[in-house]
Amino acid sequence: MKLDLYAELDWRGMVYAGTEGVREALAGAPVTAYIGFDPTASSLHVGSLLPVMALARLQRCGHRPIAIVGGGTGLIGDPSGKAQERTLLTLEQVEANLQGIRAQLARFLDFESTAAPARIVNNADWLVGLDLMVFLRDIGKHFTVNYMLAKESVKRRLQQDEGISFTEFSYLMLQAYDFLTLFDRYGCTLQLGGSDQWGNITAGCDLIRKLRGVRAHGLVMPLVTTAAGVKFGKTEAGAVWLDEQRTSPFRFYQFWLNTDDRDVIAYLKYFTFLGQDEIRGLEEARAEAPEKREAQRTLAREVTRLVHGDAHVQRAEHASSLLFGERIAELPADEVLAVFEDVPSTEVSRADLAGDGLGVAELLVRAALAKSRGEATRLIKGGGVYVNNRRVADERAHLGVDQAIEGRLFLLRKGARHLHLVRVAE
RNA sequence: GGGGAGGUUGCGGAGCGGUCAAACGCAGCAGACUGUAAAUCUGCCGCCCCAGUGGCUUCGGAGGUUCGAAUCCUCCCCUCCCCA
Repeated sequence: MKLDLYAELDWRGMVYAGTEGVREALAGAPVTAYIGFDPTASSLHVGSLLPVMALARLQRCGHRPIAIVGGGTGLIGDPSGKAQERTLLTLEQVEANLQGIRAQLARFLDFESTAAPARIVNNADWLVGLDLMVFLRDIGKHFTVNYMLAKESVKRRLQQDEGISFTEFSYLMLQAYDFLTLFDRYGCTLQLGGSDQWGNITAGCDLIRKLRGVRAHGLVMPLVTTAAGVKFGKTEAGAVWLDEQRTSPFRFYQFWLNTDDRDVIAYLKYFTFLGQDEIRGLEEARAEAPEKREAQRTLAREVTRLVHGDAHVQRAEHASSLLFGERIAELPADEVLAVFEDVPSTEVSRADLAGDGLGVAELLVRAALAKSRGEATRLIKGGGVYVNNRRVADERAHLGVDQAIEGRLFLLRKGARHLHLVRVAE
């Protein structure tokens, strides 16, 4: 049986606004819908996870999802939500990034399904060869400058000193043209996006109505917020990526585990496929025993599984359970290595550890846990450094081979959750 | 082409001849309290070391004036706004 997509998105809090009649449109025959993804990096980050999940849910409800990677528009830059003019990408960069994103989307979308296969398209296919005269005549004619100036994204930029370039100003028309093209090629009648995309999306709906006489729809999702007021998906190390080369599965898992109590239920709805009953159960668990953080654990497990798979979940959970115990020094080195496989590591030579040994401060710098020796020293003085889970009391402490786990390994930790493995090379 | 504003340590933003490694806010890091949460409080937040009323390199770039320059002068580079 087919699930009602609108209802599904609605109870999950994923509907911020929609054009009139979207709900009815989704209740009828399967529709083809699309979302655009930013090609500025070769990996998606958790900030893109909400739209990704929207496409996945869409497909599960029997509709046809299209992910459009903005190879063409990526050359331009969307002014929405951006205070400053963006740097432009080259065609080659965009192409490389596109390949990475394509692979990640494949974890969420079924491209093989015969009933409702997902699709990935690159709008560079139709935008790059676009003839300016033809575009201005056929498309530009349907936009008044007044209409474009009235768009929020443009208005904001006009009020600022730097202004907005004609290039970015044109973005709206291009995105509308994308929608029109997808309508023509695949019968796509719905566009989803973040709430900042509203103006661009409705422009596309208007264009399709004018040129094809068909009513297309738009549905936008809320901005993911954090209760603490920090930008979602950012940590001290920068963005949290889906690519395990950029953000290890262990850190990825930890990112979700550290979710604020006030956000965790909303995130479970956004980012997992758990149903209403399960989530309600977790909500009660959180209310009764917040210190157990069962909701956070579930969230971390589910999202990590979706992105990295079961094996990584188990490793991350095991590593997390060992994170704070002093027993770690008693474990076999091989086990520690296996558990913390994802953690960044550095090698030191036996010679470094000979004699007086290697200074902990020096090691912190080599492991990039501190930027300078001065900073490392301050950290140790402040009690923020641990070797094999024991706090280092003396900022001049040195390590010798005899203190390494089985003579092969140190686990260096800064604060609660910055881990680094130090391997002793033969 | 003309006129104006401006480039300061991640960001914002003070400073306008010594007391400036440079106020303040934000962000960040660590500690305490906790539940790997929040809030709060404390410390740190250019680099080096033998850690000190220590050394070194910074305020778009290059020169210069001066005992002394982020602060004054000259030239150059860059950004933004307005007019043409």
